[in-house]
Formats: sequence, C-alpha cells, structure tokens
Amino acid sequence: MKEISIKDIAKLAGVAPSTVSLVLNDKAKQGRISDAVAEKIRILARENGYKPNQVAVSLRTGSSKILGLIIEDISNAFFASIAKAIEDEAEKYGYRVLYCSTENNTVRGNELVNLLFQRQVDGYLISPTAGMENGISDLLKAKQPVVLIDRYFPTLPAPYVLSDNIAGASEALEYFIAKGHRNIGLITSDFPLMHPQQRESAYTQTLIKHNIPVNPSFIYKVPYTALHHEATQLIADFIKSNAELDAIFFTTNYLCIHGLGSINQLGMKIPDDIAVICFDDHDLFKLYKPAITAVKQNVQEIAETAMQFLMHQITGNGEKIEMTKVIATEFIIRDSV
Amino acid sequence: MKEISIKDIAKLAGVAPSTVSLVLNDKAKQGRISDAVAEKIRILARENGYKPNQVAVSLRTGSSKILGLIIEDISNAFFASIAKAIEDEAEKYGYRVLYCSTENNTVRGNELVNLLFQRQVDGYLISPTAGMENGISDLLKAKQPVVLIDRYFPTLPAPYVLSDNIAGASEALEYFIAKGHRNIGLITSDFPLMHPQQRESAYTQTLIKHNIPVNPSFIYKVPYTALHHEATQLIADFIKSNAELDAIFFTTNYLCIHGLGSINQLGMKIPDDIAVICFDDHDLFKLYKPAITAVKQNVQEIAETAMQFLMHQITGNGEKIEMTKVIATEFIIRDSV
DNA sequence: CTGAAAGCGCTTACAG
DNA sequence: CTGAAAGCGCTTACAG
Repeated sequence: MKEISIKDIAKLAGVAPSTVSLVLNDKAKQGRISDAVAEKIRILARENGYKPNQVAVSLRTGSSKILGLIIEDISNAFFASIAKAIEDEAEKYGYRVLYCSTENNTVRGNELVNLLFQRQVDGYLISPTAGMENGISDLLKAKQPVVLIDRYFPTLPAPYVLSDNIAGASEALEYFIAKGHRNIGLITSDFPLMHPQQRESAYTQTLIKHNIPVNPSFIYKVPYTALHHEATQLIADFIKSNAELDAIFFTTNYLCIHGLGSINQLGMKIPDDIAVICFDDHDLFKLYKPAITAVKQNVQEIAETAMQFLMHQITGNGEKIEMTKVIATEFIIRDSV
Repeated sequence: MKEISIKDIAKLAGVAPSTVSLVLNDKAKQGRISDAVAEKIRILARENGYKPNQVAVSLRTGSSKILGLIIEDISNAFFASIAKAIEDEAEKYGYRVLYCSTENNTVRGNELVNLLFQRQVDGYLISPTAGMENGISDLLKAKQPVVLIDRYFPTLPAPYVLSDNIAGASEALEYFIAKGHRNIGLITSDFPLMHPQQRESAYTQTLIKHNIPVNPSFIYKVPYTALHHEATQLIADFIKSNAELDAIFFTTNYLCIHGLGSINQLGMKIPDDIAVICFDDHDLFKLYKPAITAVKQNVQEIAETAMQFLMHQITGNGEKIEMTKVIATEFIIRDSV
C-alpha cells in the first residue's frame, strides 16, 4: 500500500523529482520550467492523486503549518469555545491546530510542550497551569513563537492575551452593591493562578471603596483537588454556614456550575433567596428564568488577538511590537434583583 | 538555535549515530552494545537534553504515535466530552490525539481526512458528516485503521461504535406515553444522517405500537442550515402553531438547547405546560428545576470501545473480529410530570 | 530550461 | 561488540 511519491510522478513525466517539486510548489517560474512540462506534471499529479508527504516536507523545511494549543480541559465550555475560535482563526492563516489538555497537571503540561516541540509545530498557544513556567521558558529560549492565553506569568517575557479580570470583577461587585447587597460572598479556587487572585482582589477593593467591611468568612476557596460532587457539597456547606449571605460572586464558570448545584440542593431560589453572578458566561445561563448574571469573556477577540501575536512572531519582519493585551469583558445582566 | 541531534551525541560519545539510536531505543541488547558504552550514551543524552526529532522518526518509521480525531464541532458539549474521553483512552496506549472539527461541512471533512493522512497519523476516529463516505472509503482502501463514532454509513465496511438510538428513543417515547401524553411532538434535524433518522423512526414505531396516530404536523425538522437564533425562532413558531402539544422529544442536544430557548421565549413552563425529553444529556440540565429528562449516551464506553477497535487494527495480529458495537443509553428521569 | 546531488534527523539491515 | 551505508520523501542551491 505504498503511497505515490514525487519520484513516481517524476518517472511518469520523464523529468527529475526536483522539477516536479518546483512545479507543484508553484515555483515553476523561478525554476524556469517550460509551461508545457509544468502543465504535464500538474495533470499527472492530479490524475494519480499525488499528495505530498507532509512529514517529509516538515523534516526538510523545518515547518509544519501546525500550531499547538494547550488548554486546561477541552470539556470545559470556556476552553472549548476558545479552541473553536482559535481553530477558525488559524485556518485563515493556513494553519491547523493540534489541541491537548493539561488537566491542570504540571507534569502533563510540560510533557505536552515537549511533545509539540518534537513534532515541530510552528507556534504555541498556551493557557498555562501553575508550574509550566519552566517548559514555557525553554520554548522562549529556543525562540519558538508563543502566546499565552487567559493566564500569564509576570516573571515570563511571553506575549499574552487575557480578559480584564479586575474591571470585569469590579463591575460585578458594583452591580451587587448598587442593588443593595451588603453580604456578598466570594467563591473562588485556591489554585495559584493570576486570574482568580485578580478577581478576588477586585472583590476586596470594591467592597473597601464602598466602605463595606470585608468579612473573611464570606470568602471560600474551593480546593482545586476537590472532585465534582465534593465541590458541590463544599459550596453547599459554605452557603449553609453563612446564612446572612444575600449574594454570591463566583470567580469561574466551573465553580458557578457547582454552586448552582449547591443552591439547587439547598432548595434556595435565585435571585429571591440569593443573587448570583458568574465570571464567565455559559450558553445555558440564558435559557432559564431567572437566568444568571454573568461577566462574559470576549472569546472571539481573545482568539483573534492571540493569533495576530503568534503570526507576528512566525511571519513577522522581526520588528518588535508590544504583544500583551487585556481584553474588556462584557457584563450581562439577566437576573431581576 | 539548532537543536541537538543524534549525531551530536554520537560525536560526544565517540560512537556512531546508529549506536546512539540503538541505545536510546532500548535496543542496546539486541544491538549487543556494551553496558559501559550504553550507559555513557544515556548520560550524555540526558545531560544535553537530547530529544529525538519525531518528524524524522515518523518519516523513517512511518508511524507517528498520533491519532486523528475528526468531530463535528468541539464547542458542542457532546463532542467535547467525547474528545476528552478519547484523549484519556489514547493516552493509555501511548498515543496523542490531533482534533479537528468539520463544522458539518463535507468539503472540510474530506480535507481534514487528507490532512491527517499527509501527516501520517496512525489511526482515525471519525464522527462523519454526510458526504464523507468517499474520504473514508479512500482511507479504508489505503488500509488505514479507522473507527467511526456516533454515526456510520451502512454502505461502508468500517468499524463503528454508536449509541443505541432506537432503544434510547423508544424508551423516551414509552415514558411519555406511560405518563399519559398523547400529543407528543418530535423536533429533529433534516440532516441526512443515520441517527436522527433512527430516533425519528423509534418515535413513529412506538406511537404505532400504542395505537396512537402519528400526526405529521407534530414532527418538525429544523433545517441544518439554520443559524442559532433562527433555530430558536423556528422551533418557537412550530410550538405556537401546534397548541395541542403536551410533550416534545428533541433528537439532539443542540436542538434541545434551542428548544429550551423557544419555550422560555413563549413563556411556557416545563413540565406544567409541556414535558420535554432530550436525546442527549447536558451537565446543566440537572441543575435546574424542573430539570430536563434525558437520554444519556455513555461517552466513556463509546470512547473505550472505539479505542479498542482502533488498537486492534493498529497492533492487532490481523485476526478479524467483529468491530461494530451499539452501546446502550441511560434514561435519566428528572422531571415530575 | 532542467537534472544531479546534498541533506533534513532518524532507523535498520548488513558487514565486519 | 560496533560502524558505515542506505533510505524514508521531500526541497533547494548549484551545475550545466
């Protein structure tokens, strides 16, 4: 079951393999191949269904026209929509995307970087987990095009694109306060990443700005080791033990989904018993009444910007440009508090 | 920025590249390399951070240790969870997964097959869209390992794994009928695929079995060309113009989500005004009251079985086994009709 | 205007 | 016990 190769076509056409290569790569002109020969080769290639072996092309040229995308978990709605948007953007530039999930596992994340590197991908889009600094730093040293998405390391000089966590979270808190809420809970993750920390900091700052005391017992950090049903139970316990809470701000989509499960389990009503805002939106939030108010990340803009930064590195003229961007979030009011 | 190669290690160790290759591929014994030399090479490789160029390995060996996964749309929850499960299963066998989405576009689907083929993936997991028969048929002719997931073509002798659409849909209809519903609507897609057709057929057969007349005006096929908001509107129009409906069976998750939007828009209550069953489940269905009753596909078992079939083809002893499997669905009752 | 040769980084059958 | 050579399928600089 041998595939047809450039040699076969050359033999059929009675020319050298190099001639075939030039013609099929549209370099007939610069190779000064006669139109007749070029046409003959093109026809033979088409008739015989010749498809260049991209592995050989990659080995020879050092370029694969593949980008590597490393995200936390493809089954998480936010990452799935990011992946989709990135795939669409990449296609515009003629690139394909190889996805992998880290599952928030540092070892796995670094292995994936390695794997992609060995496969000679032309660029990397990474939503890093804590501890991936080393792997990413190696990539930067090797002058590989890299863009970080959704998260970044202040210590690493890598381009990044992320949402405006501070402004987005502040807007959410301002909304709660304007609605008269004073006992506002924060449910976040203890994962050592920048964005939950920024969202927490916005929570604290906004309360202080309005002279509302920050009550430490209103803040709950779900251990990132908690499994699904454990998270739901832990959040339920937290809500139960803080009966004064009249509103909750969830710092991630994932936490909010578990939180909704908890609220459901406790038999509380949104927003009558408790108001809820989630940082990120989810498609289904809009279908129910009362729907969940959300801070929505602009996935499309994140993907476009990340791809621009990556392409600048890959095909750029070497000109240095500022490659960090913070994208504004959108505040979607759907409750009726 | 040249990467360190096998030649460099050979030079450092004072041996031939072939010796290094044998040692690093754990063939030192069969190459009868002395332990001293082998150990020296291993140490040098580690110290210098030597990483074999997988592109070269692939070209030479014809194997890439990568599987191609072609699905309809990664941002669809069902496919995202399939992708995740497949990725986890593949890892157990030492394989990585390259995902792509067809977006239900035949041309794109066939291009993707081509692309993966040129990249020499070792096997294909495909959830085909209509019209991909040709591309898949070519793959089979080229003796490539292939498993179809979720959908299949009766005309194509390819292994497949799918859910028991007939039994799952029949169970849903039986449930409606047992609850006393007689005006049961079917909302499906006009996409020319096997599974919506099977689910529709189960709908009709179950009604007939119970001597309930099949009312054609209770069946609506959403055009697959309809955009998101259009689908919601079309479904709302359908429900409005069939005021007698007391229950609806949605044949896909995607349609159900739009349907929920429609029901919401019409101000109807589930299950008081209308009962709903969706063929597939969605994580969020369980969080709301009243939650949606669903036919749930066993994603884990689908992924495991598909991977077994694929591995049998890749590493199998050539022994022919039956490689078609229909996986039972689970019926999840969450409403209170 | 076209061909022969080198080489990308590896593995494997073969020779010694 | 180890090395030299061929070759995977391609591209590119060079020679004619």
